[in-house]
Amino acid sequence: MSANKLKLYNTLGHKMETFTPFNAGEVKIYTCGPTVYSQPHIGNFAAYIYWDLLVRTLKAQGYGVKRVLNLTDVGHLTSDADDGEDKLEKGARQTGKSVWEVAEFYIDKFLEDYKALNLTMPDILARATDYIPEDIELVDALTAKGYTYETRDGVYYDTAKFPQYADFARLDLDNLRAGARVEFSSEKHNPSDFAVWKFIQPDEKHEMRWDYLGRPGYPGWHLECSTIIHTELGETIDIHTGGVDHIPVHHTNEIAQSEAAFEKKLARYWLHCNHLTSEGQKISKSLGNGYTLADLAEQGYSPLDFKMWVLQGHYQSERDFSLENLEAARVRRLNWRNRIAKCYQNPNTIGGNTDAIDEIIEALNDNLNSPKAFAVVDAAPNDSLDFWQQVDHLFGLGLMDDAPEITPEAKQLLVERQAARAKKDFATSDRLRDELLAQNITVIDGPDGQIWQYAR
RNA sequence: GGCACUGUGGCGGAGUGGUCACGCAGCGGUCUGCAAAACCGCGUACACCGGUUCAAUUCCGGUCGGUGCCUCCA
Repeated sequence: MSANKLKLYNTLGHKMETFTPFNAGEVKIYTCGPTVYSQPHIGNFAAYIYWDLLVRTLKAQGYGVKRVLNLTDVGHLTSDADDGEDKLEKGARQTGKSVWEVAEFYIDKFLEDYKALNLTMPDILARATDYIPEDIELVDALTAKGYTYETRDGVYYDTAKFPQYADFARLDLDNLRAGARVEFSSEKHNPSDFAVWKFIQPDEKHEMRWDYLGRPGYPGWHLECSTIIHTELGETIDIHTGGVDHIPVHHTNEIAQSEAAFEKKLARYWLHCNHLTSEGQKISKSLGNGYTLADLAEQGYSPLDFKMWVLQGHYQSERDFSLENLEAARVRRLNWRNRIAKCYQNPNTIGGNTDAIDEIIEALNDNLNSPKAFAVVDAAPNDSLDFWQQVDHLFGLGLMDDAPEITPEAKQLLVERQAARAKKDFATSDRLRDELLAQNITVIDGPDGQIWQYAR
């Protein structure tokens, strides 16, 4: 295997680096997961598709992977101001369910889509609410080291006490202060300070609550990731992934919390994927303009068609989603499946086509260049089932999901059609062709007789 | 205002200092009883203006445009 050849763009340092795991044999990965208060849209899943590719690429080189994905089932505020409504609480109010039920419902929804996309399951799915005692320990540790201060509404992290705070995102803290949107109401010492623990005010409705410092409250917005990483993966993980939006605030704060408390580097490689726009517009939960996988299904596209579209682009580039582009991806994937269908019909296609596989892995090793890898697949000579099995293993596109071949009934129809054509009984052969089409099979007549292909 | 990213043929989308991406769509042809298929062939893309160079889409500078983040979001 081609170990130590993988190159990744590391946000930490803003440059391409050759990847080496801290402990050979086990790559520790943490992925920031969804807040489970609404139906996730295609933009959310694009990220998990890219990180799935990362995991598959690592495994293809023989690395063991230990991966944690968190599920944020503690509501975050809708805004930074004191009057923001908790998102989970809002979801509960709108549906008449408890916040716990809302979280449960959307976790199921998320996992359903996650599986439909053929995404590798993480080793640990960590629910934020399962780590409250550890959250409290972390806040205590920060307080003991003098990193926090208390205000009327919570315990805050004093970012001025962590001199490297601005480094990761190359923040310009002075201009952050001078910017247009710094209407911070609170008793915060610095605009960039953030809550590690929030107090619930007596008149405040908040179902999820835990006692700390003698009052009801709940963990701050960034705490869970630091806590879960430390609990499940230990100090200094190999790869931390997330969307670009996380760089300036969430990941910056995670680093500040973890590195201050544990005095160890949090993660060695930070990977960030870019965002999707949808038909020219930013997708945002607030704007509610994202397609869901169910929306795409209504238009006749499978989740894997969407995955195909995502992997046709590079994780770091901005992509604009449209149904027109999705159609191109759908057809490309159909063509791949039909190359497999041909393999089923030609017993001579055996062997692994190892040169092409090596080239594909080489492309993936180049910072997960899946578009380039796809071009190799398109151009690969000597199709074989072995080859396609390996391709499918690398991308998880469900290429081999169709029935291994076709049903005996369909085969029988093909035989009958062959016979009808031999007798020049074209009325019968055309009728049989229509019957096969109803079973998603297109029949094509060539010089060597007929072959079948998937119609869709 | 600050930070980061970005501008490639009809639509997407890689890549490179000097012959090829690739996919979808389109056009022509072959084959065919017919056919949505298959096969063969076809496009003188690299925002603009300078500079470096024998040579720039690729390097440097500037101009113009687009996007994201700075407020929960992948």
